[in-house]
Amino acid sequence: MQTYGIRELGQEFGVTARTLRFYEDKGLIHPERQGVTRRFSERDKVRLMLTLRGKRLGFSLEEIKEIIEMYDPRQPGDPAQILYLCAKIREYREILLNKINDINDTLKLMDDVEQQALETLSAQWEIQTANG
Amino acid sequence: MQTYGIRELGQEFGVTARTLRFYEDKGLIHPERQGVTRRFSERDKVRLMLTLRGKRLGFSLEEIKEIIEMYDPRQPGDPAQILYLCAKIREYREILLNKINDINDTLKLMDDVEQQALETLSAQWEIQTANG
DNA sequence: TTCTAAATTGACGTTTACGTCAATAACAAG
DNA sequence: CTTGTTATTGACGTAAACGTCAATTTAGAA
Repeated sequence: MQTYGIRELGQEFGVTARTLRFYEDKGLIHPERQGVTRRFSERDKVRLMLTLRGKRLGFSLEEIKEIIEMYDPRQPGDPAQILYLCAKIREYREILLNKINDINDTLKLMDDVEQQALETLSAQWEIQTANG
Repeated sequence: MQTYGIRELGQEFGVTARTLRFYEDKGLIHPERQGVTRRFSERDKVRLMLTLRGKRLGFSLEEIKEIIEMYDPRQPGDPAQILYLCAKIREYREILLNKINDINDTLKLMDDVEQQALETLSAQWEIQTANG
């Protein structure tokens, strides 16, 4: 089974070894040990990817841990647990949909600003060419 | 012209007075002064709204300042400035579109997990009703 | 005018998310 | 066997984004 060294994995994702140790400490990844040395599996790779994605979306590491553990298919079949999971999913889904709305509003504003800027620019162009 | 006190504005947006002073310090809002006391205008209200939106999207206050100042219509008509503005807009637009992709991927994963969870749940339901 | 509620400026504290040493161990190559 | 690379833990440092407390002012209401 393919495993990765700490630098190796770090470089692939653009993070330092320190960061990976920190993430392990926070329970985001669970590398195995060869003696004292960490060995990162494919599973850690996925969890790291999910972690970085979560960061890009502005979630804290604690939130990210909660999210990642939702994906983890070692949940007890306990119906109460499953219902709790579904509630969590609904919760985060709403947050994510709100983020999409925020993004769309931001994009729209930027479009307007760009439009305005380009009009200003083309107006100045006309002045230039008329005077030139 | 309508203005707001620091607590007043804070309560409306769910932030403390300290936060508003901090945001002023960082140049995100520019309240006027009545003597030594801050008076927040409609413009500050908008900038605060944009700031909090930026935070929800995971931007730093510094990035948010840059974004807000793009919206600000007191840019010099200087063509070079305008082109720089447009470049910035393209830059942030790409970041925002990437965020949307990240969100959609996350949503899809959550949908899958929820689906799986509900199937597990309904399977257990059948066992229950069969044995009951 | 007196009292109270709200505002001000420091200044230090805190949490999150790592960075940056230092000292040490394991291991491979020359 | 020395040298160099990569790993480890531990501990302290840091930047961002505020919280919190103290000591004062100030603004309104009675």
